[in-house]
Amino acid sequence: MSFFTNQLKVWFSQSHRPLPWKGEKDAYLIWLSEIILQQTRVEQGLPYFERFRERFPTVHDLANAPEDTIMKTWEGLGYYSRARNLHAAAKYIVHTLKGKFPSTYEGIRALKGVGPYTAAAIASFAYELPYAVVDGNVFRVLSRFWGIQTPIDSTEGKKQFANLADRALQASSLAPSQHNQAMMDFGAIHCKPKAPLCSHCPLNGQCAAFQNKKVDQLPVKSKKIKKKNRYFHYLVVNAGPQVMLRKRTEKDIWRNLYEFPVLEWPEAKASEQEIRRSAPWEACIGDRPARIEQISPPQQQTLTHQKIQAVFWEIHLEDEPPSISELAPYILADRKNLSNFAFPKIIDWYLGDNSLYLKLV
DNA sequence: AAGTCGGGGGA
DNA sequence: TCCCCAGACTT
Repeated sequence: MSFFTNQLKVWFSQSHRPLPWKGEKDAYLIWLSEIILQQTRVEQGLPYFERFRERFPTVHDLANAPEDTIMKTWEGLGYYSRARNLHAAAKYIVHTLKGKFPSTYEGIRALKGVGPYTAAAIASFAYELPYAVVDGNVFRVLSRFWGIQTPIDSTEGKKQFANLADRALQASSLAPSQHNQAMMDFGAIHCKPKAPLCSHCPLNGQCAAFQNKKVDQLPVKSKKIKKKNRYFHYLVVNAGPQVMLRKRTEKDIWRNLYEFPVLEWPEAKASEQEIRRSAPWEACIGDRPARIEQISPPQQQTLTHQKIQAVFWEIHLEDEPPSISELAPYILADRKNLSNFAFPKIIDWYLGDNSLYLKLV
């Protein structure tokens, strides 16, 4: 264990990557960065971190903001439950904890959206508490160096790697924050998933995977994911300067984001008749005279567990639109205000590609 | 224990 | 295409 920690320390002293939250001691900002970086590459999350820090400098700013504003700031980053949980936790900190960020592992772990990894990261970075982080990088480094083939996504594996990570932290002469940073930086920069830099690795002398030529086989993951196909037919209902929208409130993808009235259909192909007879058409248009035109081709978006194909139908009402009250849960939004709504990527693609922001009827 | 939740980047 | 990314929550 001491060979591992000592070599890691040497490597870290000359190779760590500079990031804006390194050395940060404001627990709020550390928490913010860790939530943003869950399952997200540093390069992808960085601009979001800067944006959030600017718009919400303190936990009070975040707690007091409308959720739609937070969702809009999060737009495009994915895994939107992180944003919802971030808001809920901010309100909890302000209203229940009187604005004081929790300073124990258990207290931090109790925040919505904070699991074992994030709690350990905040506890060590903000308070130098001795909790070892175990993220994707750490799984990889540990499984390779010790040649552990237990699947990292199994209950047994999580326990085993957590124990190993704790022992490494105990053995390290670095402070908890520095040791944790070193483990993750080493995994990200040197012990990479593909094409790791084994030939000049300071750990290769005792790395089980390297000695046995099994670097490319570790770590082991057991679960496989199946993707479902889904077909969305979006009704882009234009009523003068306004367009119809809805908020996705159901328990499904993109919860609390906005989209056009949608018909989910068994296939990407649908006739104009089928669109005109659909439930969203009935709710948004009814018997009113309307022109309809399909935008081609269908747009694709791949999520973790499903592949979405979206067809956009542009619809123009000849007369007055339905009143707001009979339209609920749909809403009418001015086109010039569309930039205030948070949309899934596929809707954003349509808005950008078709310049709906700029179209003036 | 298994399923669900985004989006982007690299090979 | 497939895999992975400073994972967590729900069922």
